[in-house]
Amino acid sequence: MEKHQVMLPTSSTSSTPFSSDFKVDYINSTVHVENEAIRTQRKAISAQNKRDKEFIIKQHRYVFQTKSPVDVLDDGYQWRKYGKKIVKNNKFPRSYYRCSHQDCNVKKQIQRHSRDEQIVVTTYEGTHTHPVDKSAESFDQILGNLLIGNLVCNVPPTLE
DNA sequence: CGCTTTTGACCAGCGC
DNA sequence: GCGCTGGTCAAAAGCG
Repeated sequence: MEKHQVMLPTSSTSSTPFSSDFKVDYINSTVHVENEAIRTQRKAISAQNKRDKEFIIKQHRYVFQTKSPVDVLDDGYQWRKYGKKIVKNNKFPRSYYRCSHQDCNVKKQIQRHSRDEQIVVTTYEGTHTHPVDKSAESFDQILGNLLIGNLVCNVPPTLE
């Protein structure tokens, strides 16, 4: 199957597709790890802790809008699908993926645009704790071919 | 045999 | 409290 590759930033690589200013923010931000303990203690989290947690999650959410015939862009990492959901106001299902690497809790959501089915909205959440699994094409090349809008940081995807 | 995908069920958050 | 919605779980099936 044809795949498109996208180079993504990791905590262990020096190159990122982002501007230098953004790169600094990215590396300095706190790694968010959501584990089972956090899930089970959700009810007990105070309002302040909840706000802090939401802030941390926002710091690690990156949204790409790409124009591609394929849903899953090959970013060099290995992903395992763990869910699929029909979401409101969108005729295409949203797919949920987790990084297959041990102890890496990076997640991504993939959904096609409701109005333009050529557009794929990919949302990354978290920071990879390991190097990229395999070499990927240069991000600039991918951007030239695929990216139709700006890289959106900390903003939820617009799907209407 | 081990890993991934599929898919219905379950759970939590939110608005009314 | 109830219903809706989004996100996750987990068992079964599929695949190399």
